[in-house]
Order: sequence, then C-alpha cells, then structure tokens
Amino acid sequence: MVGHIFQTTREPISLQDVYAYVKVSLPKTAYSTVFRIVQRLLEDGTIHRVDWRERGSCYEWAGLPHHHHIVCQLCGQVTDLDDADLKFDEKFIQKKTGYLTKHHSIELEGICPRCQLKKP
Amino acid sequence: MVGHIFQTTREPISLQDVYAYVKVSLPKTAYSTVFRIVQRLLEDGTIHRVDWRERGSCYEWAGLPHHHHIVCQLCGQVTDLDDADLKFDEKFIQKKTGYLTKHHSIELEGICPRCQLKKP
DNA sequence: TTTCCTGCAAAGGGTTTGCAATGCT
DNA sequence: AGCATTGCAAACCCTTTGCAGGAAA
Repeated sequence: MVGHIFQTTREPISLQDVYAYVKVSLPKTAYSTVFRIVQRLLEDGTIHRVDWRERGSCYEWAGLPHHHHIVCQLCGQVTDLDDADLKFDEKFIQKKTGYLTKHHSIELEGICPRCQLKKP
Repeated sequence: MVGHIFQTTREPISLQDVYAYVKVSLPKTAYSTVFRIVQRLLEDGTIHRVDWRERGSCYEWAGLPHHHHIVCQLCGQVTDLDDADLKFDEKFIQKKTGYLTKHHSIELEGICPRCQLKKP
C-alpha cells in the first residue's frame, strides 16, 4: 500500500505527504505506522532518501534510474538530472581524491523556465 | 567572537560545536544566543550552511573559495572539492535544463585513502 | 501459540520563540 | 529613554520508541 504510493509518485515526497495520502483511504492509520513502513522500505532498498534543505527529508522509489534534482525556488517544480547532465564522473573523482566514493548527493535550486517568464 | 570561530575552523561545524566552543570562554552563554548569532551570520552572508545527511546542518565561513565536501564514512575526515574537481559546469546545466541556477549542494561520502589501508 | 503489525501516547533531539532582564548609546 | 542583545524556559516540529491490543501464520 505505502510502497505503491512511491511507484505512482514521480517526485520525492515527505513522510507527512505519505501520511496524508494514506489517511485518505485508511483514516485510522497512525503516523508511526507510516514511519515504520518507510523505515523498512528504506532498509530493503525499495526507496531512497532525498535531503532537501527547504523541504527536509523526502523519499522516492528506488526503481527509478539514478538521478538528482533541480527544484524551482518559486513554484517548487522538480526536474530530474542524471550524472551525465551534471558531467558527474565518479571514477575521475576517485582518482582525484583517492576516496572510494560510496554515496553522492547533488541537489540544485533555481528558477524554472516558466517562472523566469512570469517574473517581469 | 562567534564569527571568529568560523574563520579559524576549516571544517563546517554544527551549532552544538559552536555552542561548546563559546562555552569554554563564556560559560554563561545560552544556546539560543549562539543560535541567533549564527542566524544573523547566515543572513548577512558571513557563513554558509552545509547539510550533511549524517551530521545534520553545519556551518562554515563563507570567505572560503566556493567548494564542496567529501566526508570519510569511517573516520569523518573532510576533504574539499571545487567545481572543477567535479567537472561541475553551471552554464552547461542552465543550457541543458533551462533553469536559472541559484544554488547547488554537492556532498559526497566514501572511504578516505588512509581508511582504505586500515581496512584489511 | 508465536510472531508480526498497528494505534496511541509519550519521549527525544534539534530548532525556534516569548519574555523579562541586561547592556549599550 | 530607546533600542538591541542576552539568558532562561518553554514551545515547536519532526522523528523515534515503548507498550499493549489485535491480526496473521
């Protein structure tokens, strides 16, 4: 049930969002239940956590191809970016730093094309 | 006083860290005072916030040249990376996405060279 | 029965605010 | 006096846990 939400939602969503969503069809559901289900989904790798500076922790289905996000600071629209878009080159960084990289988080913010038009 | 801490500290530090640091010379200082000073430093651009998934929000002096971090998951060592190290190309991304980029956060985690040797 | 899952309530932990007291000009 | 800064306590918000009742195997 909860897992299903992530498969039908393209954007990362917060715990609150999941809770609100579940409540519609199962009003008796406790927040802690949602929390624990999301915990399990995280642990078994069904979902990933995305940490956004303004929205806090959100979660998205891990079945999506690896990507990052750029969020519009005005309308909140989220656009996906893959490593190629960012010219992100893990091997290069490993060579450069000597680190064995395990995780990377790249989150961008800006103004989306539509909001740039609205502005003036 | 608080501002000075950031100028002498290379790594991003947490509010708790700043508080602990201030307490040494000014034991009567309240946590909220440190909080408010850090708020002001953020607002006037003296410091930046760095959001780390495991350590939470930390702050660093904004006078440092623009850079990002790679944190060792074993020993916590922090190494700086600049956009060139990451091949990060803002113009390219703006062209690619149409977004007017305003902010980007890139945080890497991995195993530092020293800890790779310790491992076996 | 045994185990897992759920709801409820409350505890944690970090962040933020209200307010009265203090300090500065 | 007038305004900004501070300490203290408490509120807030989100996350996490304990526990007892209920569902599933």
